[in-house]
Amino acid sequence: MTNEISTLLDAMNERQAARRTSPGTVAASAYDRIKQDIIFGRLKPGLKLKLDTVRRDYQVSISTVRETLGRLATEGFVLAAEQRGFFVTDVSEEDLTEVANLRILLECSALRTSIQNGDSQWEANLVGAYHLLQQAEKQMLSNDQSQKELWKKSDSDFHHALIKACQSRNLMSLHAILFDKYLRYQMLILTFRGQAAADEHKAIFEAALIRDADAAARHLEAHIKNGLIHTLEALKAV
Amino acid sequence: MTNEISTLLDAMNERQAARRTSPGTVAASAYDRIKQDIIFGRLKPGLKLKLDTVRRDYQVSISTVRETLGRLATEGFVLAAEQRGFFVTDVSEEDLTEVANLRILLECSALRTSIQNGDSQWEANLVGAYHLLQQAEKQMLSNDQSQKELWKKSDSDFHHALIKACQSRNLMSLHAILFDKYLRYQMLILTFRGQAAADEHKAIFEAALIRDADAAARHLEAHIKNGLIHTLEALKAV
DNA sequence: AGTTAAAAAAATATCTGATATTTTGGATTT
DNA sequence: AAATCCAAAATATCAGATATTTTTTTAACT
Repeated sequence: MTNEISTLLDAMNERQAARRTSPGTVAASAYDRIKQDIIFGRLKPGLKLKLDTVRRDYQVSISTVRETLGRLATEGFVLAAEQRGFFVTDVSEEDLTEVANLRILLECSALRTSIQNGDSQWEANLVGAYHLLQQAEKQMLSNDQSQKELWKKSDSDFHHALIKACQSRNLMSLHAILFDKYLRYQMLILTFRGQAAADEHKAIFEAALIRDADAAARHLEAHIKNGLIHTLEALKAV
Repeated sequence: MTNEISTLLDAMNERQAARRTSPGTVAASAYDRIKQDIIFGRLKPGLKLKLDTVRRDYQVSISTVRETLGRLATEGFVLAAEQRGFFVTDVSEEDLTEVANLRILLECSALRTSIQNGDSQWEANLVGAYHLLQQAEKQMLSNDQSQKELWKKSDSDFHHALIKACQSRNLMSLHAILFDKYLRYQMLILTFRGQAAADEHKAIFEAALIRDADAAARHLEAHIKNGLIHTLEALKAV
């Protein structure tokens, strides 16, 4: 085999490798991986994201790195400082408070609409999501905290299922970003709120099922507020 | 002068030209220009944005085009269809309704906080913004509709001034995007709501100044709802 | 004539390498 | 200790090459 061809094959394998983690384009995969690394704290707040370093670490070209970081900057996970490069967005108590309050505003409103409009398909999906959440919570409570990412995924899925029938794509996509930002803070502090959070989830779930929008929204607001207090507390210690 | 040098100078001039419209990087300028062109309807909904065409029209490289369109896609002004390129986001009655409802939700909440927290600097800024808005409205009402962009700018500034003291950067930046999306629909229909809108602005302004949060929020909600009805009506005709 | 299949053309996604500017980090000097 | 200046590093941008995909055109068949 000539040198040229083996080089070419290497390039193809690398591309395949970059694509492996998630389907779609190389850029989409890099986007997912970097975003997850920020959310789960593997890329620390404030860290400078040098183009060349990122290129090496994620095995993509500079152009793709720029495209990806620019996109993450628009969503707020990365800070793009003109002429000075990219940084992982900093965390602060103020920012966390803002995000939590926005979540309350958007998620409670969406929940009300969802409860009003949700059909039996919505219900079924919600029941399923709650079931998985319960299992994950049980596991976490029994001190098997090995699968934190899985637990957080089920939490995210549950909240998403609650508002799925709100009939506003715009609201859903804003909420998804907010949820991820909030999630990042939770991952940062590494502590589990335990039974209290599980109880709150139960209350929200049951109120949603009997279509009591006021109660559901009330429980949801309390849930987020309690989470905020807990996270703020733990954040100070960090 | 040798050929190489003159070519080089040409390139520099072009770069300068691209930068002229707004300060900052070439990419930032391209972003601004394309976004304005979408909002003001010079790039029609659904239009395919071929990379090469955009590159020619805005005098930037393909990489920069991709970076820019990707960012606009994240904000929702452009649709990025994997492997099939970029398109100007379509308009629809559902989308407009969603955007208007989100504006009500976010802007009314922000207005309440703003009224609660605003200091005299906030008041002063608001008075100034309202003054400019009044002038622009007077001009529009007297059938001198030559400066539509200016009028819209003063409208935007006024709404921005209202919520400036809400103490949430996150909320403000989400609101800014929503406002631009809403603005796009208004530009699309090309009709002016006139005295009614001016009256509503006045009511919001006065309620805000006397710190009557409930009244201000009520007027603001009515203002957006009326605008929505008017815009939906006109949109059907398009 | 209308549908399907194959071939050609166009467009996207990605990478490499080059250049011009800016920013940054030291060294030197005051 | 502060200010200044220079070299090295990093960013911003562009052009051109290649591989894949999508779209369009042409050809073939029923």
